[in-house]
Amino acid sequence: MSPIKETNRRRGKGRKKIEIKPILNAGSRKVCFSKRRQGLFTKANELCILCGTEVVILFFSPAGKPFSYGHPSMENVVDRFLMNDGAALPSARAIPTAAAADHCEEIKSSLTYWMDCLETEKRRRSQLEAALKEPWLISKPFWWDADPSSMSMQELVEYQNILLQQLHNVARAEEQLCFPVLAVRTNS
Amino acid sequence: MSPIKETNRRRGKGRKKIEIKPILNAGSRKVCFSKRRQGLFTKANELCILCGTEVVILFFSPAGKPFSYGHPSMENVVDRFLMNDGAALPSARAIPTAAAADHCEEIKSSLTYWMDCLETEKRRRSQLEAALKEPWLISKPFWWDADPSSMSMQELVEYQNILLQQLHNVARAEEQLCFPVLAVRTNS
DNA sequence: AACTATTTATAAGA
DNA sequence: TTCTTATAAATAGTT
Repeated sequence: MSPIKETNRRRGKGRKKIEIKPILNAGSRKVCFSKRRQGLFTKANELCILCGTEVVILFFSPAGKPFSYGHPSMENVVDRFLMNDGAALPSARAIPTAAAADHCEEIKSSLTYWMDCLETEKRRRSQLEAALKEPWLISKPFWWDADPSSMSMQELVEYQNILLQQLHNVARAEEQLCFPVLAVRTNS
Repeated sequence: MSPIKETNRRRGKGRKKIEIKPILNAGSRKVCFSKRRQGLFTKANELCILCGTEVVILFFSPAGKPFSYGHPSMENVVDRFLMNDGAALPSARAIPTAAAADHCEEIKSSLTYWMDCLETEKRRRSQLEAALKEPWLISKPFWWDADPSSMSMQELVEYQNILLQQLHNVARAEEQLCFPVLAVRTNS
C-alpha cells in the first residue's frame, strides 16, 4: 500500500549468542575489538561519574597498539595506586603537596637508588629472555599471526614445526568430525 | 494446585533508565559500584579472550579502596605500556644534581615511575624463571591457544587456511634468508 | 543477595 | 567504517 522503503527493512539479523573464545578470523577480531573497546570505555566513564571513582584502563589491541583510558588522568590514578603499594618507600608517601627542598634531595637519592635496582633487574631479565629464545611466542597474543620475515633461521624452523604440528592436530580434528568411529578405532 | 511460592513472585519492578550523574546517597553509590565493577571486569575479561588483548584496569572505590584487574597479569601490561611510553620521561635520567623545589614534583613522579618499572621487572623475572623451570609452560604457547578438538568444521577449515598461509610465509622467509638475491629477483 | 522489567550493548548483516 | 535490527546481557529498583 504505502511506498515504504522495503529495501531498508529487516536488514540485520540481530545479535546471536557467542561463545567467549579466541576469534580466529583477523577481520572479525578487529571489528569486535573496536566495538568492545568503546563499550569498555563507556562503562568505565559511567562508573567514574556515578560513583566518583578514579579509573585507568590500559590495553593493547590485537595489533599491538597501546590504548589507554583514564579519569581524572592516567598518571594521577597510577600514581595513587603505586603510592598505596609504596609502603616500602616511606619518603615517597610523606612528600607534602608543597614540597620542601629538603625532601627533594631525599627523593632524588631514592630515585637514583631505585633506578640502579631497575637496571640490574633489566639485565637479569634480558638474560632470561635470551634463554627462552622464542620471542615470537612470548610477544604475540595470536602466535599464528606472527611475522616470519623478522625471524632468524632457527626461529623459522621452530615456528615451522609448531605450525606443522598444529596442522596435524587440525586434520585429526576434522577426521573426528567426519568419521568419529574410525577416529576412535585409530586411537585405540 | 501447586504450592508455588507466590510470595516470591514479581518482586522487583525492573530497571529504570538513569541519568549518568553522581549518586549522592552513599549506600546506593556503594551498591552501584559493586555491580558495575563486576560488569567492567567481566567485559575486560571477555575482550581479552575474544581478541587476545592484554588489559589492565586500576581504580579506587568511592571509599578509597584500590582495585585492579589484569590479564595476563597487571604487571605484565603495565610493564609493556610503560616501556612503550618510556621515551616520554627523559627527565628521569637527567635529574640535575642541584635540584630546585620546582623540580620536586617532577622528580617525585619519575620516582614513582621507576619504582613501578622495578616492581614489574622483578615480577617479570620471577615469571621467566618459573617458565624456565617448567618447559611445558614454554612449549604451550598460551592457555587460550586454539584447540582444534573443540572447533566446528567451519572453524577448522578457517584455522587450517590461516596455518597454511603462515607456513607459506615461513617458507618464503626461509628462502629470503638462504637466497637473498633470488628472492629479490622473484619480487621484481 | 535474589529477582525481573527494562535499558543497554552488541553480533550479524548491508 | 557506519548504520540497522534482533537479541543477548547488564543492571536499577525492589524485596
